[in-house]
Amino acid sequence: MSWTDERIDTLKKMWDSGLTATQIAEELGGVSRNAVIGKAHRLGLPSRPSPVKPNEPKVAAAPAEPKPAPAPRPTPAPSASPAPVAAAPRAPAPAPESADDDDDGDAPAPAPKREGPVLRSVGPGGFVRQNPGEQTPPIAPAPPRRLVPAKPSDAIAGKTSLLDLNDKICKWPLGHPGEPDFHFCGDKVNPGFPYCVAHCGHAYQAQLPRRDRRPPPPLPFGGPRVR
DNA sequence: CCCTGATTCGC
DNA sequence: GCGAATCAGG
Repeated sequence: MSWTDERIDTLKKMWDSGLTATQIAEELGGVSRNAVIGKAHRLGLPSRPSPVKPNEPKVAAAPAEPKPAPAPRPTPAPSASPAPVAAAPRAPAPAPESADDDDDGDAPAPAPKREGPVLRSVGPGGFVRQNPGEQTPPIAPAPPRRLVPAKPSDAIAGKTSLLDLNDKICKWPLGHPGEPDFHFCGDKVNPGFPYCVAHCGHAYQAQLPRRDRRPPPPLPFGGPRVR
């Protein structure tokens, strides 16, 4: 299998949307994850959180925080735990707006302009994200693992498919990759962010003072796959 | 062990 | 340029 233009394009978009090399390889077919990674590097695609990537020592003027204070996120352990999630209060796909938000009315807008404790937010994968002001430009949303069908689906006629992704549209995933209805939000992005304004509201939430906020954070791809 | 991405190096 | 082999962290 050769790297056609389309395949490269798909690779770029999947890489950019945060899918793992393995997933990309499975989706493309005919290539190994090594091939995907190798190609990604040759294409100059941005590195992504790698287990083998030390923190690049910045020169100066960077108020590096030695202890970023681990965000208090109850990891739902997405992998290998299909059983007990029967009636788990999972958040459905990222809702369009309001209602489900526990916020006291304040806008969860991505406006990191406070002192005090560093505001943290989570991406679709439950990733702790850094604010635009801090370092770390390209952290992609956490992908689910494993694509099962990995089949091209045309059931997503009017939806925003992987191939429709670009820098201008919201990459907020809806559904599960590999499933027929998987697609992306597709709205116009909030300039400077990978998501539209509405989804930025979900992706970038200020760390509220652990008081009233029972509702679980937005879960990836509409929640863990139940199988 | 499993997973991940990074890198190397023969092709 | 390609990607298997290898490395290395989680």
